Amino acid sequence: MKEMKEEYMLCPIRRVLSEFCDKWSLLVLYSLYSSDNGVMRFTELHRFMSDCSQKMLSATLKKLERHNLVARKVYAVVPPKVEYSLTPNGESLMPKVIGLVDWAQDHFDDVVA
Amino acid sequence: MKEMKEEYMLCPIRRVLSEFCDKWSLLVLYSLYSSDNGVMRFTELHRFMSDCSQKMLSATLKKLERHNLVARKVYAVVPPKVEYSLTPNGESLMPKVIGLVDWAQDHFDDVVA
DNA sequence: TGCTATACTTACTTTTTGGTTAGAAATAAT
DNA sequence: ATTATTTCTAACCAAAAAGTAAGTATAGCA
Repeated sequence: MKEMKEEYMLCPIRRVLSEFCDKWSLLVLYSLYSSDNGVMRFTELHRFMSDCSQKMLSATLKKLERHNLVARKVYAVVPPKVEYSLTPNGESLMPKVIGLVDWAQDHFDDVVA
Repeated sequence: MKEMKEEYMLCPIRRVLSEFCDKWSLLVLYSLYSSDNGVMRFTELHRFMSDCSQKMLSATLKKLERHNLVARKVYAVVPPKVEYSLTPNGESLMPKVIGLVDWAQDHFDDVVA
């Protein structure tokens, strides 16, 4: 059928995928990607994905930042202002994510039926 | 930036993605995809992804079957013989999965660093 | 007689994930 | 003086996911 690339699905790949195959990461990435200027503040994100708790949004953003998919810019003002955006690394992932999202949209009936 | 397709990430998409964005589904799909003839038996799959318990492999296969991504063919013999393969629906998903897998391989250092 | 093979299931326990609520900290506006 | 704003964190608890170990069924083989 297709050639076997066994090493593909050994640990390294799974380790990478596990960093954003969770409940909220893809939604964060997609939100940033589709925002007007590519930048969103915490509360703005939270309004956009309001069924995510602050705790989980915060944790998800931290994880994405730790793995170099999202950048965090803090302004020394009161009240606090923090801006989130995609890193170049995150940007490079987005076409793949969009591929999945488009597929999911096209195949909703096949999968959920 | 990019045009906003808000409806994308509302429930339907997430519902579809959640069916295979879990710990084992992508690995099952990829295993079937990259097998010699597109068909694998239970124990064969289990050998291929041996850090997955039988319980989880069984549950994952059931879920994928329920969502029309994997087909299951039972032979009425003893000892039992069951063959798993991708459905056309599952096949259509694979280019997207491969996209992710390739990205993960290329960006391992960026993400895991 | 007992062992092997296959494809699971069941019961039980542990680990991980995620939700809820409250609150901190500092300033500006009322 | 009080309230609003923003970006979180901490403590606590519930639910979901996943691991472990054992068992089931049937036929063929030694």
